[in-house]
Amino acid sequence: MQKIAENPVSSRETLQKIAEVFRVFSEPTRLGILQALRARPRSVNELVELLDTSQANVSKQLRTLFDADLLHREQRGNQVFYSIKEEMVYELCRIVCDKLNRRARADAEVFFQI
Amino acid sequence: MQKIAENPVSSRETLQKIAEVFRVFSEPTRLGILQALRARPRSVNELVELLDTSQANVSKQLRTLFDADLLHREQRGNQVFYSIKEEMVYELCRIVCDKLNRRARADAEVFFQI
DNA sequence: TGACTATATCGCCATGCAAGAATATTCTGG
DNA sequence: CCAGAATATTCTTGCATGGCGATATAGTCA
Repeated sequence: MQKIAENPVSSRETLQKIAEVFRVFSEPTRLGILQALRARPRSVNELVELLDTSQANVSKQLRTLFDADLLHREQRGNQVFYSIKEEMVYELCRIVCDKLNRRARADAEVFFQI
Repeated sequence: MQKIAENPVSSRETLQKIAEVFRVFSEPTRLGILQALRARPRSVNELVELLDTSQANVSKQLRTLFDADLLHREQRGNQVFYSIKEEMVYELCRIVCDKLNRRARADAEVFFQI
């Protein structure tokens, strides 16, 4: 009878692919872009104004997000509008924020000895 | 009448905190540890055997995960057992895997012209 | 075509971090 | 206390990447 390996760990390549998705989210500027796009599609310049960083950097981070298949890209005239392609973006961020809020509340309870 | 800023972007510090959580997940070794712990708590040595990396590296990644408040730590004799503290770990990974699978399927459909 | 605007890319620097080797620490049994 | 096992830490190296300035590319309008 064949022994069934119990819960083997995924291959390095699979783990790497998953890790790469998370890596895209692991940067404040990119998270700011995603948040700014929640309201509506925005041009690169709009994002530059909202995010307090250089246009070059916004373009670069947009490319990272786009390559990760998280954004749509639409050219209108000489402007380019980006928008969210994957709604799961917000699901991920919501889960993390919930966790941070829970942790902050727990910390507060300890601190104030509630 | 005061103008309401529409969907302002969070402060850099807030975005940074969220980004740090994602960064913890952005590394194959750490994801492998989380996956290995899904079955049950495991000692450091068990994890070393499952993950094909050095003991020093496993300890280091465990510390990162522990500091991120994702793991429990329990000492038994001279062994230390780690286990998952936050079930949201699996929710996050499931969402990302779903996305990767959907993308892979979409790629296949294009490739094979289904 | 030429000027202007919007976006993308390139080269560079500084920082952060994964990983290994060596060592330190902690615990157990004798 | 000592030896050995299990785990943690320190130090170093190499690489990836965020950010900026400068520049290139693309699109619009006169």
